[in-house]
Amino acid sequence: MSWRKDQGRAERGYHHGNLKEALLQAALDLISKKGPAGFTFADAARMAGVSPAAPYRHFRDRDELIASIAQRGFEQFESLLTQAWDDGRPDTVSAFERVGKAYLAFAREEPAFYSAMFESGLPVDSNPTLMAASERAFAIIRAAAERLAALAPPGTPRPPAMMMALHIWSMSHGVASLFGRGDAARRKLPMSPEDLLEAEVLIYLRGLGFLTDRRPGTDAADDKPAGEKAGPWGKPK
Amino acid sequence: MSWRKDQGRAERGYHHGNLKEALLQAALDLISKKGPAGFTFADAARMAGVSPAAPYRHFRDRDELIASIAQRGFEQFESLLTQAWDDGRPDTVSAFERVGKAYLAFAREEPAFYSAMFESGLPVDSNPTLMAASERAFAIIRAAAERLAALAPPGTPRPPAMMMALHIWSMSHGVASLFGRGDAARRKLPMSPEDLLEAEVLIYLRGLGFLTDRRPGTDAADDKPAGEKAGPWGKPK
DNA sequence: TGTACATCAGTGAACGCGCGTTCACTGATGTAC
DNA sequence: TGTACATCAGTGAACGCGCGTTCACTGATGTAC
Repeated sequence: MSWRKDQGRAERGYHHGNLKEALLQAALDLISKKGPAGFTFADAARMAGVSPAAPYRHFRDRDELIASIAQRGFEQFESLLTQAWDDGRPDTVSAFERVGKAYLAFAREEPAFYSAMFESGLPVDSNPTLMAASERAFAIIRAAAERLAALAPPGTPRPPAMMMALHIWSMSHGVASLFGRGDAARRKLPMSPEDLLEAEVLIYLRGLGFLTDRRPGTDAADDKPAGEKAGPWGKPK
Repeated sequence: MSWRKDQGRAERGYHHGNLKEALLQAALDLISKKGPAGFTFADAARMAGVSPAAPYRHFRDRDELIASIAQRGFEQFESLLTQAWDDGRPDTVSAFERVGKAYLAFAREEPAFYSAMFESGLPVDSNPTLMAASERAFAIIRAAAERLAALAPPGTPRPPAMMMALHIWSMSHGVASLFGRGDAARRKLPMSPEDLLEAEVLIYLRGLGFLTDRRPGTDAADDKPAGEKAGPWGKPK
């Protein structure tokens, strides 16, 4: 690994060279260990092997660093969701499910980003840049919902995409923050969070009239044998 | 109001008389203002008009106080849910919806309790008393789900009640913690959190096959005129 | 290619602050006789 | 009813700590000529 981290002063010389990045990394480490509240500016500096005054060259204060992390989090989140959605390929429903799984994966694999974004208590609404990034991420879910809504069978009332998107978001967030977190506050569960969410979304979609007995158009993309797909809550015993 | 609070030393004498209670009250105030992380032991003491050493007569440390609050929170939560469920009267479906609303009402009206319970980061699993209280509250939702599952139309596979309960819980928590909080971190929404959750639950229940076009057995309990109930997502325009 | 100089990104010491926690103490309360 | 005494619930001063932030500073880097 050639990427330099945790290097002491001695081998580094006077200038760090990449302090801003190192501080963000350190903050992520700390947040994932101790939560957004447990993270301190001084700790981050120490971790980067730099004096406590050095961070002020790169961030106005602690809050700006956290906002910076949330910002990046939303960007990564957006790109992950975009990738998962893949413009609805190979079919809308299975792509939609993939988005739900990507949501959970992000919450689990990037707990620090996730809590900076959703649990740090920083008022997203009052920071325009952050707000925009947050909305771009949500827009993916919304766009997916839009495409899904267009699929409504004739005769069925077409549900508002905005509402669908908010529903999916709250389901995902609920499962993620109760059961899918990386830290100690996670609650135990008799099944995987992924399965729980998948079943939840499938039942929901069926409630909207998008699925009847089987999932239309999904089979080609699904790698499980057909026999195992009796219903949204797993194999029958 | 005869209940004495915020009284200074002068009018109180040497003994407080009700310090434990006063500290819990103060902590609730502080948590609802600044989040569970922002609350300090010293602050609570100050608020109760008492020296910083006094709290140690009643709580081993800060964490014990927070756990104490979470404990009470779960108890109040349980009693609220029990009341809302009302043993499934007048009918299972409408009672079930009432539980969802009660969930949101609790999160909104008792943000301090709610965040001590779900967002303070304290590991519920490792505190048996707390764990038990938490499970008693969840048991209400589970019992309600059980009754609902028993309603499954003949021919429909009967969904596992545990899973249903977890789904309902995560929906409620998702909506509550994204949109229904009392503090500044709440996100803006084009509709009320209550309506959002109600629609979500209804669509979900329909997905399970419990509702077809209209909600069976609900009309008697519902106070809205029948004409407004075209679908789970509100009045048609 | 060399040199003077501006700019930049760090240092390290210091500050004031509020925290959690401890300690010996003291005033109030309750109880045995 | 009075009194001695144990117990309880507070006090207030002190501690060590780590925090965020500021300051004048200095070493390294880049650039104009």
